[in-house]
Amino acid sequence: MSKPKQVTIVEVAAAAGVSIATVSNVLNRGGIRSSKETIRKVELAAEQLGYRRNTMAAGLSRSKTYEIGLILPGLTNYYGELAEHLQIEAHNAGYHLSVFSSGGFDPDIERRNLEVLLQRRVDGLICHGLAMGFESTRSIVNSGTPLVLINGWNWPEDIALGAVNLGFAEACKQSTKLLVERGCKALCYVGSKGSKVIDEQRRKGFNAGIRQYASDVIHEIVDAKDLDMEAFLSSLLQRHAMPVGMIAFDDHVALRLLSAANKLRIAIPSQLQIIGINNDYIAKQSYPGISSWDIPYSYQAQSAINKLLHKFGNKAESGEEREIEVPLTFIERESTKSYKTE
Amino acid sequence: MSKPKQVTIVEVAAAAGVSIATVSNVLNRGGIRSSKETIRKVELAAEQLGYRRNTMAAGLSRSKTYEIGLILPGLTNYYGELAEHLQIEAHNAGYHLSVFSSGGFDPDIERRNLEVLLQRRVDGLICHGLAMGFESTRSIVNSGTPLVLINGWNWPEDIALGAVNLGFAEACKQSTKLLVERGCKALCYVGSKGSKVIDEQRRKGFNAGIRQYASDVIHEIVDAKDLDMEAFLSSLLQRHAMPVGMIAFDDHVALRLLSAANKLRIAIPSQLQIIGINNDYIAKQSYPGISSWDIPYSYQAQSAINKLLHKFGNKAESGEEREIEVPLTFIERESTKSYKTE
DNA sequence: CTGTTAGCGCCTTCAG
DNA sequence: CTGAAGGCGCTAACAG
Repeated sequence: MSKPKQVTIVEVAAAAGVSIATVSNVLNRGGIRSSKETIRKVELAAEQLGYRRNTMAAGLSRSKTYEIGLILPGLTNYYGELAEHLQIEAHNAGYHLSVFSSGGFDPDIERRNLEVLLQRRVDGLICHGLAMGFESTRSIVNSGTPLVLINGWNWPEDIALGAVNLGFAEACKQSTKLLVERGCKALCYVGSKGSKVIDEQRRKGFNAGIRQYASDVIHEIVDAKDLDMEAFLSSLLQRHAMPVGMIAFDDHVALRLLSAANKLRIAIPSQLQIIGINNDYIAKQSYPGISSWDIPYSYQAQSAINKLLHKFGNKAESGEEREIEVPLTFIERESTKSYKTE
Repeated sequence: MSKPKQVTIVEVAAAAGVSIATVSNVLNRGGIRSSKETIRKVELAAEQLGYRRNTMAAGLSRSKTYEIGLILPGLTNYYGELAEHLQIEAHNAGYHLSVFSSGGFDPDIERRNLEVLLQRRVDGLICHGLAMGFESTRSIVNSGTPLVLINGWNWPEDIALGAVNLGFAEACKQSTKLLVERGCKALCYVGSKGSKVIDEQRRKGFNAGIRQYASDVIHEIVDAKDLDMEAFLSSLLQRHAMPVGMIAFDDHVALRLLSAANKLRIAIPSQLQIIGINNDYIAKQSYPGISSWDIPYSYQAQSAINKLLHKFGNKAESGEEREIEVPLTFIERESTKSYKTE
């Protein structure tokens, strides 16, 4: 119950009556070039002594850690889900994923996290839409550690290997189209400026959609932060012809809108229609259900990990495009579609 | 942009014109016992060469990693939040937190994760209500790595240093009392058997509450999994006198109940009252708001980390009780209280 | 104050 | 097929 010495290959070697080289070979290379008999002896000894390979020593020795660093703005909701998938993919590829949260989009914490990861000599990095600037990032990562971005648009090639981006812009664009088709007379995007780039993409898509599908429709853009949903909604419905279509930054914002609407007895979807993003648990379980864009987590995670593996030279697979655009899929629910029953 | 050699203290030493020992001393011990001048020279050289300490080498050398392993059933919602707080606390104490998800309560993945962490020679472990049995855990952790549990009740002393547990039982017990006081004529706990121990604690508290505060009140226990909320609710309200009080496993389950109730036009709280647990974003933002029990994340995280630090002999602080019970605080909202306005 | 010298535990040629 | 030996980068006595 104390933590003195763990057993090492030296002891295993002694117990098995072979050299440490042989032990190393048997235990970490499937015993290629070792007799059946030797293998058995070594494995037995290792088992009995409770040998456990020391990752640090191994890593130091071969200067390869089989560790991938991940930096996210947080660990809840979307981020947590993504982290889980990345972890699974990393594991399947024989890598360990070290997860870090920067507590929001704080450049300082980000830098600190990066530093720690690099000190650990991770083989690669996956970061979510870094808040740090190009220069700042470059000066830190130029050490040669491959970096793949998640939701990072237009990063210079000398900094990042590439990026795997969710098609937020396209989703928002299609959302405007859809809302117009559903008869909306006015459109509104409720964003979240605090989320930097990913909010930017949504705005971009929203604006593009307006231009292409609803140039004559009244529209506006507001920020969810500190927004009094009830006051906002009632004012909105007074000012515009109904139904009004809203695109929310994510399902959380959508829920706030929905709740305010319910409270004000605003009819959904006849007076107000809402589309969220993420297809969270919330979207499915709220009443009425919120139409939302589903995220292909596994695919996104795989793409990111594969980009890294490709660079490592392990798996084949082509690394083709630098920026991979991952499309979201629309899940329609009652917030935009008349109830089936009733 | 390749990943050949990183600069080492040897090179820094050469550049600064001192020995590697001095470099090591300056760079990793605040330069105690080194002249101002030497310190400056070394720091300068290190800076210019872009030196970055190799964690593995350092860890290997002093057989201390300053790394703490964390194993959770997942990374979303409560778990993600907890992970973030633990990470912050760990960092403040100078430790790195390695987060792992076992994808639910899967004993096999858990074991694998534990194994990886031990191979990394983490200084300590924090695990959430392990799904593995005592024996299984003991055989893996007996290596001497201190283990602290989160929501782990009655674990043998020779396996775990202690535990930091949320007061789910008490919360559920108090919930029954409260619902009775609010006039509920029947009570129901909607649990989630898949969540093992934490569901168990809730049941225990619910039953205790029934015995003590509502022995004469009709009550039942059901499982949220695969439950048709609408059918269940309407049947429930037909069978029992209203209002019926419900205690949900967590706010997610509470939201499902609430949505079903809204759909069936069941009046809240006059016909149905709901209490959730976790005080998620959902509870605050749904309509009507869901009364819920708030979790003191920071406190919980601090307690867990402190237990470990205490064992490490770093910080003073007393390690007094083995099992710390962290009380939840009730946040009342409209799901149990008549609306203020209207 | 600063330099020398052993390791830490494992991997990896290179001989036998 | 197996053993011997030299690192990997850093730390920690122990001398100067």
